[in-house]
Amino acid sequence: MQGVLESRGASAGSGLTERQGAVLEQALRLLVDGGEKALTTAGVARAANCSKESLYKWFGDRDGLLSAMIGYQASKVRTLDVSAGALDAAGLRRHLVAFAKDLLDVLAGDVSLALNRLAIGQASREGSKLGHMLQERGRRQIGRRAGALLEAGRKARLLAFDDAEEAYGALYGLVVSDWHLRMLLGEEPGEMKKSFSRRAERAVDAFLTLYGKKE
Amino acid sequence: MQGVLESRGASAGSGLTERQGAVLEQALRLLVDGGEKALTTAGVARAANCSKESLYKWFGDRDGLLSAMIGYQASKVRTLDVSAGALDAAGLRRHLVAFAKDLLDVLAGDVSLALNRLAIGQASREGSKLGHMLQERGRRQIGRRAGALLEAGRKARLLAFDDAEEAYGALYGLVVSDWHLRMLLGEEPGEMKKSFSRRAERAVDAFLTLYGKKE
DNA sequence: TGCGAACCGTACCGTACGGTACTGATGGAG
DNA sequence: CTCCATCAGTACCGTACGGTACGGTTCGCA
Repeated sequence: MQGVLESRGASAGSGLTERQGAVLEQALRLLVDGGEKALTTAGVARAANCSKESLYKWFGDRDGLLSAMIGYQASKVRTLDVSAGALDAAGLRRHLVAFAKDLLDVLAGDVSLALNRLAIGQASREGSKLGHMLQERGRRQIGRRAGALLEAGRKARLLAFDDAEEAYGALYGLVVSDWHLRMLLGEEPGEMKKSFSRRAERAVDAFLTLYGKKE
Repeated sequence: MQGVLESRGASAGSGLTERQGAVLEQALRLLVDGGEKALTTAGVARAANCSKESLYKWFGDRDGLLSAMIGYQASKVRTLDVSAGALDAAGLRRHLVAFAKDLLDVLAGDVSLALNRLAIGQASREGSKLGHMLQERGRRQIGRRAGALLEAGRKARLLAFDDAEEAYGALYGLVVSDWHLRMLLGEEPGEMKKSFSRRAERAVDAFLTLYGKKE
């Protein structure tokens, strides 16, 4: 059905053709630049040089387009796994700091902020799966990387915790605090980004004070 | 101008009459129930039994209405100050736990979530002061209470920290972690609320491990 | 009793959006 | 060459919203 060569490339098995991916790229661009209000079907069609009819054929609905945008963006972000080699204390700290810095960078990204704003705006009315999708594809993903890292630290007798979820929650809170919310509310991230490194190190130090094994 | 008896009552000196406050109450109700999409001028007028013309006369604009809603809600929430009496370790912990629990309760409240969603949704386009207002009236307010509490703890030689802002950030992160974002994204707070007490105590214990003075 | 201000209810207007239908062009398959 | 599917571009429709204008009513005040 519908042609033999679909030339699906960057879609990561999402069932999307290259063309559709390019359209989603333009839609994300529009969303980042102008917010949800700028994300109209006519606008997407114009920006992507496609017809509205094709949009509805491919994504069925405006909500379908939004879901596809989240899925597409999530498929592009791949969480690199921690090298499972033997860890010493300095190596664990280095890995934790790298994780914290990556976390802050991801949360401060244009696309991440725009998609989170979109999902939060849609979260009021019932039946909107956007929030759930973002939660599942975003937090769970990065949570897995953190979980693996923490587990490796425990295996190496460098960390001590009973509930991995609680330890991860503490790490997340120490790293992020209320910065994510402030950026979502529109605070300019320009000045903040420069302090991410120092912030990540401080947070990891505090985390290790809480959960690091005292020799 | 406009009548001698304005009968301003619950407006806390915001220059609002009782009638206007009641209208804002209904507007908040609409926002909580149906999200921003349900917050139409006609809907507010119908719910509050007033005319659209009056709405525009009082608030000038739809954005003016939104700003007035935030200001009105902020004027209702008064942060009770900590009793400045002498603190012992147990008292400090009790105060911190109470603060943490209040913080979680406030963040999980219907109106708070709805207003945060509204401000975040408007944060994309430039010139929207809603995010700034919410930040100023919300976080700054509760941050002052926390700051006073931390300062009292330091005065009593129960806490040790150099940067009060950093200590407050750690406390906030340990208490809230990513729960606020999850609730903003639509996760049902029903199941979470029951664990707030335990969560607050755990977070305060961790905070005291980090910043409590070791005798 | 008459005046005037405020206000409710509603009708109205322009616009913009979601979604659909139609036309014409392209390009591959038989 | 012909047929057929896909798609771009555009016109179109119904609806809903922000904002304005108007008639009717209440109520304080002289």
